[in-house]
Amino acid sequence: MDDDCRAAAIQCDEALTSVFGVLGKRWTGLVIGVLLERPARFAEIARAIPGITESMLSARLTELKGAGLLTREVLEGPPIASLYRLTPSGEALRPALTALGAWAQAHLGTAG
Amino acid sequence: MDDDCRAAAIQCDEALTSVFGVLGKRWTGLVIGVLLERPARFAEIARAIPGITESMLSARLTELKGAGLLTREVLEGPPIASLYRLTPSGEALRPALTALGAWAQAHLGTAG
DNA sequence: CTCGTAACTAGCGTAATGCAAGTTGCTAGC
DNA sequence: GCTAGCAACTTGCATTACGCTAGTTACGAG
Repeated sequence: MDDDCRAAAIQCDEALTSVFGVLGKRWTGLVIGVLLERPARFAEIARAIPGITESMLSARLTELKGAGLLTREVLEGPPIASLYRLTPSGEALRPALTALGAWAQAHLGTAG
Repeated sequence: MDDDCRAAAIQCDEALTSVFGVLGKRWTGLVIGVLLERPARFAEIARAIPGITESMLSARLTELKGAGLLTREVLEGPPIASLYRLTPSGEALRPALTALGAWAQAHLGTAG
């Protein structure tokens, strides 16, 4: 009925759908943004992101580890510690997140 | 106390924080992705995004309009219709979303 | 007047989030 | 040996966001 009598129906981009299956949840993008600066420990990430709770951070880290975007290394020192580090896949998000940050500074009144 | 005895504390990027205040909610990125293809009407957007409900779409469009990323034009034809169109700010997200899409195809098994 | 489409809005249940504590392992103080 | 404190999580409950089903207004067809 609607095959050609009107403009072709818009299709949602599959790639975007999968990206936002990950990034379209609260805190996920921020966690990756923090780890793009350098690998960090649990408490460091928590302190770097104002407002996030430990339970949310734990959940997000687990999800991102499951998605293969980061790894968790347990440092075996006397004080137990864990280090979260982006995988190459996670690192590959850097240009995209940089572009988003630049956009925010230009269009969301975040510039200094 | 911890100013220089260890690596400087990581700070969450303000720009990223504001971006994900908008994009870090379900469907928001997809709606923008659809409108990047061309301006569209309410029902077109709804059909383009499998799984979204009309109430969510309505809420997201209102938010994005409030954020200045899109405008709503009421077409005054006999059949009432509304057209949603990205503003220049919204259009400026194109390179960032393109980068995200490319990343997904390379790292999330979305490629065909 | 009934059916169908378009564009929303309203009400209610469920899943995701936010908040505060609790747990385990080691260090510091007395 | 005891309390106190940090690190890294986990658990339980309340709030919020989200998903689903209907309901509303307006127009064209039959």
